[in-house]
Amino acid sequence: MSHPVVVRFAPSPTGPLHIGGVRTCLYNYLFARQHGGKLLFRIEDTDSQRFVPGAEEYILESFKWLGIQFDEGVSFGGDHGPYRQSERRDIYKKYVQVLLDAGKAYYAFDNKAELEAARQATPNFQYDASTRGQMRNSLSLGLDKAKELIAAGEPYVVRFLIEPGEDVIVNDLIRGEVKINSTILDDKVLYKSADELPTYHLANIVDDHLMEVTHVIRGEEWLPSSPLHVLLYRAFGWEAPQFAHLPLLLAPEGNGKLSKRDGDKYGFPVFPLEWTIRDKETGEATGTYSGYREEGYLPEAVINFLALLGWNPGNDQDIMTMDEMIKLFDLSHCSKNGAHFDIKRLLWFNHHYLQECDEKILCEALKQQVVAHGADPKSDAYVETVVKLMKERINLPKELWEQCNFFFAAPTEYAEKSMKKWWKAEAPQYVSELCDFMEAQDDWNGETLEPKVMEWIAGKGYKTGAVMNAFRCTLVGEARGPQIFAITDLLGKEESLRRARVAVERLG
RNA sequence: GGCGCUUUCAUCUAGCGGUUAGGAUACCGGCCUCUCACGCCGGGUACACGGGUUCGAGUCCCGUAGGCGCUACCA
Repeated sequence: MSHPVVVRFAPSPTGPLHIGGVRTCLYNYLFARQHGGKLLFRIEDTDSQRFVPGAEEYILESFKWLGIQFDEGVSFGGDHGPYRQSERRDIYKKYVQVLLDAGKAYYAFDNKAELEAARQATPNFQYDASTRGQMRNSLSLGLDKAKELIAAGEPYVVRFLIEPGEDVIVNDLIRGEVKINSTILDDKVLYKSADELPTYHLANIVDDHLMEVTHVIRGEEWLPSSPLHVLLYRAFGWEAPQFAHLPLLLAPEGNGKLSKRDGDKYGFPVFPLEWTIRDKETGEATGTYSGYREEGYLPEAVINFLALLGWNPGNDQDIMTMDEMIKLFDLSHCSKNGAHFDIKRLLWFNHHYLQECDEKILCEALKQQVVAHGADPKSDAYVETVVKLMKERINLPKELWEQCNFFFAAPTEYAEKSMKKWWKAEAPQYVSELCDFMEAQDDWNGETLEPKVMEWIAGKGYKTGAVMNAFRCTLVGEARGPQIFAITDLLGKEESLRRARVAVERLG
């Protein structure tokens, strides 16, 4: 390849960016960086009907959060602009005319009702060589008549003239040769006079050519239309880019690609950021889709997880930085089959990255949760100590409170299961005696207190587990939590002993 | 229905003619231990099916079945 690598991510702004789109863009990014090439960002808003305000900003913000940078495109600038297709009308018009003049496209006037009627009349109706003669177009009507109609203001579309009977070969970097016969292709609409905009297919080919895109890395849903794209490049006399069609992201169980509904169904986000759903007419907020960012997932975890959903580095490594992925990425190591989304695995990645992330993130999260539960966070230092002690047992920051609540509020109830196991008949006695012993100690410090307590337990002939766990239950409310003297250190002498004595009184 | 892609543990996957079919997550068990978690160690579970080709097939070919996608004046 003598040309510098240029790839692009080209979403249409019809709503929040799907997590599958994130992965597609990630692969484009990794590929571009590895080859020292460019990644461009184009907005494919050729469907004026489906435009959703805020979607473009949302997409940009998502990638900013994820750490994926573009080199050129909408909001980034560059020499091939504009990068929003709705601003390129004149360009498409010109190229549609080129096809028309070359006899490779034609005008068609069939309206919605007529097309519908044709579909009703003929099973598996397709607008192609076998049917176009019966339809209202410049081929059946004659060019003069067509021009007349256009001059009279009749709405029209431009269709691509497809010659039947040819095996069109698409060379896919992931799948190898894919062969589709042109007979099964229909004369795709390339342009509609109603909004003076092209459809995806035309705009896509024109833009990729003009923007000097060398590799088209996109979702598998485009594979069936890639022969059409090959034919379009040929009609223009342009060299087609290399194609790579990525497998789809599937729902966790069984069938279908991952959809926004699956988010509600399985209880995890399918969008990078939270999105407010608005009524199309009134703009009124009617609900939200949850986002990975707001749910407390770290971008590194999301990226790492997504990268491995359909690609593998060729070794056994699974924790990777972006730089490592850039080094190792390889389209030939992309799998061909769809990947079921496994949130448990993402959770594991998140746990991993949470251990090495800036603790301030967790401190802030915990502080908010403490306040939200009407408790006192005490001090930043206190919160930080708790976080250091507890972070290894969470997958998401929001689990902090349930793990750490006893550091901020005395137990109000005692878990039945723990009580059954550890609050035996002798428990009140153990705890009372332990309290008396600890009360008498001047130095309330885990490091010095622990050996003294252990010695005391041994001297009494008690079982360590029986005493310590009974004591733990009085402090925590159940048998869980970090090392017990770490808890008494933080709680302090007064509060620790108070909890113990309250429990003895309440539990008897 | 038509066309295309696809098929290795529950899930993500390694494998590119000869392997005890490997790793990760999840699950189970053990160790550590005052509990929980982390960590460490161990365990079970997979080549969709049927034909070929070959001395030999998870690996190549052909069928069948399943899964997915596309089949718009959407992308």
